[in-house]
Amino acid sequence: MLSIGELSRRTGVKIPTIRYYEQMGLIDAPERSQGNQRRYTSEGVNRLSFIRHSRDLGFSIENIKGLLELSQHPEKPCHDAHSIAVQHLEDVQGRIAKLRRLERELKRISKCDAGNIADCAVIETLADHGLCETEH
Amino acid sequence: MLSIGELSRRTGVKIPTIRYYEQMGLIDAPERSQGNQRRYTSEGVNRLSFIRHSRDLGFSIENIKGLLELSQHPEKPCHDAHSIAVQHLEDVQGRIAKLRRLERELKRISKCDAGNIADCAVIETLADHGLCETEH
DNA sequence: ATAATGTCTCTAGTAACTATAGCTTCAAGA
DNA sequence: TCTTGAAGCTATAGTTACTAGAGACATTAT
Repeated sequence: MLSIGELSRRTGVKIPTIRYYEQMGLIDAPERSQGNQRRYTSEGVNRLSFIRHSRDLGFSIENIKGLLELSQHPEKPCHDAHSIAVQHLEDVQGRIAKLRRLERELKRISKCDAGNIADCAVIETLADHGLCETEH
Repeated sequence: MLSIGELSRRTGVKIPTIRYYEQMGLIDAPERSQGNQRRYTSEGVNRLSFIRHSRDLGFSIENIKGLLELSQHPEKPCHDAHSIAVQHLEDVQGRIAKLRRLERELKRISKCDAGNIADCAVIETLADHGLCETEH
């Protein structure tokens, strides 16, 4: 049986975050010690690792709830799990495209070596959208 | 003199967001009509465009406050504006790198065509971090 | 036994908005 | 001039995914 601190160390999820996940219904309320402290099993470690990993990949808590539910029913078709993943992939690709446009513009404006604000490309570019190289 | 709705249309910033920016001190409280409605000038359009553009580029409201303050003092050296932009550029590049690793993994796991959850790569991958191709 | 560390609950705060309710004002047509 | 419908007002609360703090209690090591 692991304390919450031990669980935190093993999964890399911070203690308040573990309690938060419990509150949100992502993980079951665990057994308690005589002194009312949470005590986890290795099952708890697995489930929390799953959550941690999914969060790292950017899935929302709602998505993770769905994925966890699916993983609980190995007999079901995995169509839903895929549609969550594919949808997320599209979202990620969109974000990458947006960030790369942004990167190009930031690179451009941060090259400025003017002595004062009056002719500083950073301020100028931000003030006048028309100067942008790309749409956003 | 523009109403808040007109300002919203011209800048692409939603009405509640404009009021929020006023509350946050990003824009000055404008004049009011006799009936207490906000009335903006073209100066207001410029300032809000600057903010909109900066937000699109991902600057935080705190950063924008700094940038706005700098833009108000054209005689100052623009070193600070650059350091904000450069720092932001680094952040953006970090996010891109992370998202691309994520994209690779999502592509991989969403290719799965298993019939049921038991051998579905999405669930399997999420459950076992060790299966990942990349670190995250 | 005692000290140090860990854990408990509860509340409130974070960023950057968004939504709702219930009211008032404005502009245009009859 | 009256009316009606769109637009605007304030204030409050909700969103996401946590994070921080206070003050009390539990566990562990010496």
